[in-house]
Amino acid sequence: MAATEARAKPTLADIARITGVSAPTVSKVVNGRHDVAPETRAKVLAVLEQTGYSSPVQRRSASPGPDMVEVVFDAFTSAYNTDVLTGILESAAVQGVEIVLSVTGGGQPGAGSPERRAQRLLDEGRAGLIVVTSAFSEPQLSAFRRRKIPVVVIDPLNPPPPDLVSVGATNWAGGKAAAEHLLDLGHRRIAYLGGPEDAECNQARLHGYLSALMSRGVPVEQDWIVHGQFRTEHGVEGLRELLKRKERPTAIFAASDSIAVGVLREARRQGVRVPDELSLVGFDGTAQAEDAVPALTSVSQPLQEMGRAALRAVLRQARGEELDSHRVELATQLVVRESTSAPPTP
Amino acid sequence: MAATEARAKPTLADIARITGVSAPTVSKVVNGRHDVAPETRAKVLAVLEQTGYSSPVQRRSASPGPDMVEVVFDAFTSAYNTDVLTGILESAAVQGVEIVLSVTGGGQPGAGSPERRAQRLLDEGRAGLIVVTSAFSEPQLSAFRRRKIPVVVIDPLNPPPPDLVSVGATNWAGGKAAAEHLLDLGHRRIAYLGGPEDAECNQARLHGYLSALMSRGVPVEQDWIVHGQFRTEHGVEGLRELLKRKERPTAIFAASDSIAVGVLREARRQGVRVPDELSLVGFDGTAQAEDAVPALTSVSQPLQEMGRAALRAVLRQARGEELDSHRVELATQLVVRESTSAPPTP
DNA sequence: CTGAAAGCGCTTACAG
DNA sequence: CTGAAAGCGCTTACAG
Repeated sequence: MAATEARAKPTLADIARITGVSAPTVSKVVNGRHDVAPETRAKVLAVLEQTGYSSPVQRRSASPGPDMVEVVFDAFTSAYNTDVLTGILESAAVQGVEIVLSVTGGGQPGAGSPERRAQRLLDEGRAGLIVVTSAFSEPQLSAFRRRKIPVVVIDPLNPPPPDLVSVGATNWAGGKAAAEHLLDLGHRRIAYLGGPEDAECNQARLHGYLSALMSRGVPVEQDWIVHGQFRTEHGVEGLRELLKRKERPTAIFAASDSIAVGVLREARRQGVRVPDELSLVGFDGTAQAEDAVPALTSVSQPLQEMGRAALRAVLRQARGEELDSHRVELATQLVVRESTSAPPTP
Repeated sequence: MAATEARAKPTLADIARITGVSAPTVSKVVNGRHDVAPETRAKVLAVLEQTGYSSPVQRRSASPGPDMVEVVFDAFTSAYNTDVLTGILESAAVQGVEIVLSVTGGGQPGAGSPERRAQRLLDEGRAGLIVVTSAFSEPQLSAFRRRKIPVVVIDPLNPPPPDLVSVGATNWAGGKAAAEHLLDLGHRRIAYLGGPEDAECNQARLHGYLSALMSRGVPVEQDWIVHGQFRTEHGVEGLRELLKRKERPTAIFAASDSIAVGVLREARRQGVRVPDELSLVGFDGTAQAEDAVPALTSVSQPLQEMGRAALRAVLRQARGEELDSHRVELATQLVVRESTSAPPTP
């Protein structure tokens, strides 16, 4: 009982008493001076660790205000990012958490080496980090891990280590649903206009599509699988590519709405009628899908909910609570609009 | 000479000596206790001010890291906001400034009274504030002013006090250009589907439109001027309204692309062909205008540049530099696409 | 209201 | 390397 009585934050003098050394010695250890015997240092450090002592300097940099979570985007301008961020902001307002935004532009977040960047986040009192559709390096992640800065990724662009906490949607099921919808309409020549080849979410969508084709006994044509970026330009160029194939597909499954919008744009330019001559399914279910002409059939992801889930997972970790799972996967849903119909009868 | 010799930061004891009171008394003033005579308090405050003393608490909250600027949106999800924010983030990355995001949802930023909200920003070391298409109250602004927190507004939704620093576009000229384009095509029955009636930018666009009509001797029809929010739904409802008028307009100038997209959506539903039966001009020049079908003729604003300019203006003020002007106005440009043509010949 | 005194948490300078 | 002593910047409790 007596041992757990005094729960006030420990002072330097407390540490000295517990360790059995003088206050000045503890002070030296805390401030990283070198004139301390290794064993003494070790003993003091152990007690420091165990009591959770923090020095005035540490207390100063430990954010006095509300929690701050940093959200890192690869590039910012997209309907997808806007939706995810909206969810994060909504949840942040409720939780009294502040959101700091940064954009990597394809590089690493922040300046300097991974260690320095991570230290910067720690110094500035970030409670954690949400990384959205970005690539990141293993050294970067381990720098965060070493400092116990919680990180949650949403649809990373490179394969994440298995122990990393991530939030996503049922991409495999979504890809399968998209392809099955096209198969149900009678299509047999279905192209896949994908995202970055390495990206987990792209792989899952691709394999959902492959699975649907295979289970219906429809042969897979490697020529009709094209990877690229989640961008409108990739849709434009992708359609151009596909129209050059000796056998043209009658339907395209695009791995994002932005890609699909590019396909629509190029189809209009080339006079290819959607859906009469070409059916098209997108992925994401952003406002882009609804506003497109013809309105896009698309696999809708709960992007705002994904943002909220990511923030929850970061805060849970920051508070030292257990996570139910290292991977949160929210349901996708196929929304049929005007861009899909039966294939033309030749 | 001797007077300016010791430039070390003043201690509480220094303040006490200079003011001629005891250290405890200064301590009380610094910590906002009430048991101090008003005159004593005033004397101490004067010296505090003049020496630039900062208490441990202040020193703790005076951000040790990079500058942070808070960006406040009314509501977040829109192509307009995405573009403005992209500009701000770009500039922030270059300047080494961090961006904290908050959304008011139509209310005031932060929690509590204006004074408490402003104090929160100060405590958390914000270098300044950018307020984007939000409404704000005079008490709120004066709370910022009193604490010398620089504020820059972009297209506020209520009339801003004249001394507030603001960034915008040449809305009047843009409105005039839009109306003149329609007049040049031969339209005489031109409706204005506006934004919030009070908003400065809406007023300027409206009066640019009015000016163009008047200078061509085209009578202004009050029935054809409808205000509302900068939202797609307003475009949908606005077109429904306008189609009920005994005399229908042959052209609509929508005060934002989002409104114009709503008009397009409703026109398609009602079978009104754009531009054959109805010409349409939008405002903003976001990706929405380009992706619409038909592609929208729109008055383009340099939204990213506006974001960059706003951040520059905040940082200038934060550094105590002089601003060239309290109002930065960037050029708009009419971009003609597919949604405008000559009126139908009856 | 004011301030002398005591005290807190920490650091520094230095004798051993 | 260690720690007793002095000291710094500040706050608290309380006598007047």
